Amino acid sequence: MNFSDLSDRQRRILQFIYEFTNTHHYPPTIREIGDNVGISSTSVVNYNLSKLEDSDLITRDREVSRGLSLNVARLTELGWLPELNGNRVEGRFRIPILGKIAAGQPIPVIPSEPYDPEGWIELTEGMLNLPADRLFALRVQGNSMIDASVLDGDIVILHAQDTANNGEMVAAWIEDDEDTTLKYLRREGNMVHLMPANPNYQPIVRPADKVRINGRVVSVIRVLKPA
Amino acid sequence: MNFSDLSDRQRRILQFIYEFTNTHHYPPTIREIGDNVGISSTSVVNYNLSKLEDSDLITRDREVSRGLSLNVARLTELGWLPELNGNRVEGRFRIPILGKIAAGQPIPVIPSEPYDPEGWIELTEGMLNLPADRLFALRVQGNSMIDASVLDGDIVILHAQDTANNGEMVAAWIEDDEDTTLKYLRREGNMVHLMPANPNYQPIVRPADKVRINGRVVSVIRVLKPA
DNA sequence: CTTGACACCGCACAAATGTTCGTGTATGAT
DNA sequence: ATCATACACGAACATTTGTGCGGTGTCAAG
Repeated sequence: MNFSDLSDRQRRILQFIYEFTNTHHYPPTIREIGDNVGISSTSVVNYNLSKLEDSDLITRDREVSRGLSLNVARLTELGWLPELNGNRVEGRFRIPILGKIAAGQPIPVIPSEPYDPEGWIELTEGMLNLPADRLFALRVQGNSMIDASVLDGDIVILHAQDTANNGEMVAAWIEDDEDTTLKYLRREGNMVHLMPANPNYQPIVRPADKVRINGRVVSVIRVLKPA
Repeated sequence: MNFSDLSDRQRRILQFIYEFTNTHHYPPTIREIGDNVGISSTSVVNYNLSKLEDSDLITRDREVSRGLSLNVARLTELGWLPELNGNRVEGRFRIPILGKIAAGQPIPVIPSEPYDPEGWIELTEGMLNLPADRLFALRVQGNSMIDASVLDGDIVILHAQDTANNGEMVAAWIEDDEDTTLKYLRREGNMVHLMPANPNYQPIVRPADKVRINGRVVSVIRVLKPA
């Protein structure tokens, strides 16, 4: 069984159930599915739902209104859920770790390996109150970010944006240095001051047009393994 | 508004919606609620649901079968969800933030306010592969841990234990200094070396019997608010 | 005592919703 | 050509399910 075995309609149905459930916190009816997937007949929706149930992708409770749910475990196992939307599952969501951030390296925009098993970090909605669809993560390599109190191996969660307010921590590409770094942003006139989190280090001051913001740092996560 | 304002029935209804939804992946009907909470009349269930909606504890979609959902954010905020089910919800668990860690302060063992609205952090099982029952969290106050690359406001997740291996980061009480600190542990003979994460700072060296380990640091989490 | 708010009960009704059946259209195998 | 199978359509049907209304009992305020 593979997703390619599913008809286009069945994929759309899965997609819709997922989105609807996330929005309403209860599953859709057969008619709601039909209306949104473009199926006029309830029996056709029913037919396709039965197929999906046969493939064990959804669970149905008979004679119960809205009595269906996605089989999240199965879907995840088949690597499909991430395609759906922001990678959200029941109060959790997964953020792709797009690459590494290290001295002298730009941030890659496109993930080289979109479904790298190690390429995700899963957070709860409550931790960051932000929509997941513009979040991405980077793994810090080396100790070049230690002035931002970010260590080798840390994971930095960023919100993709190309501007930021004073006082926010950003990932910025510094043209002259050919370097991406994490710093607090401060604009003064036409200059940009990039301030380290740790006051024992020196700020970087550059003309605004020599600094490109990649995203705002919304979280730093360090997981320590037992020795 | 407080939970004590709710009637016993309303509390049971909340509880039932929660359990039912977790089990079935869709919300219960008015009649299912009535049957399980011991209310014979659908209108009485409806009446109480409206009350709960007024208190903003649930959301209802009118004329929609099973059109209700718990307002998890609100419930969490009021500290109620933990009572429901051992702090564990569908791959997530909550860790109590027992107190603050700052220069000169010991770590409090017992939370003063068990359901402090700000007193929890919710993680996913995947993030730390550890049982939740011996984990606790501390909020860092001040910049006294900056040598461990831990900043003011960071949350430190600890595994409660009174010994640790070389190379592990621990929270330790240093008797002479009357201070709790975060450092990497290294034993050499009868001496304990507490090494900062940032090599620009100095290690602390003490006799082993003057250092008490509170727990092993398993994670550091920093959440940055937009400016 | 009366009144009104509150919580509750049953029941009937209408709307929402799943199920079933008859039918049609391709496509591929026999 | 014939048959089987997968997929689709629409309409009628039966259940599920939310809503509304009349009514009951309690209790405190007027």
